[in-house]
Amino acid sequence: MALPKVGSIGEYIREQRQQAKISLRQLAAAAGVSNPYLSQIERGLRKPSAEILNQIAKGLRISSQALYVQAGLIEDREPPSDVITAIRADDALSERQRQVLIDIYESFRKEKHAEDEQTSQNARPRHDSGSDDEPLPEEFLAALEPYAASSGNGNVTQETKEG
Amino acid sequence: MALPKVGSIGEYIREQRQQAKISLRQLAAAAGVSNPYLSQIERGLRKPSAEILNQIAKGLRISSQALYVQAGLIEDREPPSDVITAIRADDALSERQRQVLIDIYESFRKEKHAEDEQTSQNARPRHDSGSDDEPLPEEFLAALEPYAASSGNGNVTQETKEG
DNA sequence: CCGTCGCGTTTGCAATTGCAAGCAACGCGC
DNA sequence: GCGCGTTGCTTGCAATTGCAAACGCGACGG
Repeated sequence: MALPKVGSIGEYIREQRQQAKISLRQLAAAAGVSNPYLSQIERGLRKPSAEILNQIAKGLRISSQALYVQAGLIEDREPPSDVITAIRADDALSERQRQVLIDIYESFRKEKHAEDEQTSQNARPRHDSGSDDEPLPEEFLAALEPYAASSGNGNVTQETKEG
Repeated sequence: MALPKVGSIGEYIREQRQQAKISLRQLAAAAGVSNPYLSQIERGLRKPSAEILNQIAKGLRISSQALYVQAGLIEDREPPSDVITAIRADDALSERQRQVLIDIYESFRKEKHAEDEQTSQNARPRHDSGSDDEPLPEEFLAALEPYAASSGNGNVTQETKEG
């Protein structure tokens, strides 16, 4: 029992922290926890309590729910997908862009729903790319072309090395 | 520190348990925790960890989120004002899909920013339903319905769904 | 009346969380 | 080379979680 299976949560936190480009101590301070403890949490040596988890989420400026999901603590099918709401509320987007994003999002959901019924939860936060602000690959833009005009169904999956 | 304000969470659990007409021990067994501990939790003498909280939620057959909200661990009105945050929080997407969506979103923002750099109206409309007339097809509106309603209401809807 | 069952509660105790203090390693200026 | 600040990690230690065992209470049956 000394080794909790909360590895993924720690990895996720570290990932988010590094993505935010803040040091361990900075996040620890922002979250109101001690630096060593955060270190241990990130490496899966400690199983943070709900309170700590919440603080970290706040410090990371990410959704608490995302963290709980990662921790496997919220698993119910209650879809927290306010993605659409967020998209609609974002006035940094044009109408067209909004529709496209929503359309893509919908298609993704269908895709995933249809595709995977077995891989319920793949803990693979292996950030192979995106750690930094990498410029958007053109493949994505290319994939967007069909969407920019019509809101059909269509597949945006860029060719990746997925099996 | 010694006296957490978790009174509400305990009360809430007890409420739900009694509403479900099950004994403390039954819920304890269903949740996989000990009876005395559950007793202490219900009376606010103990501050259950996220795991325990989750187990109890499962045992009660209620939403884990409702419990976290009661525990003050999730802000009920967690504003998904950020599209990226919402995407990250969406469990219905795969990691890859998330990354793609985020990238697309980023590209959109850059696009728009480049296009009308001067007409940058940085307003923060609270997404007031009504004024915003979006010519979205009904299919989108239909898809939006369940989400459009979920907007900051500090009320914990205790779903009285029969088991 | 007495034993038994279930209810929620209280009492010690092992295991764990979470932290203050201190450590080695890296980079920077002199 | 030597200080200085930063990064992350390791080490003891107090406080807390979470539990097994045991308690008082009320109800049912012999």
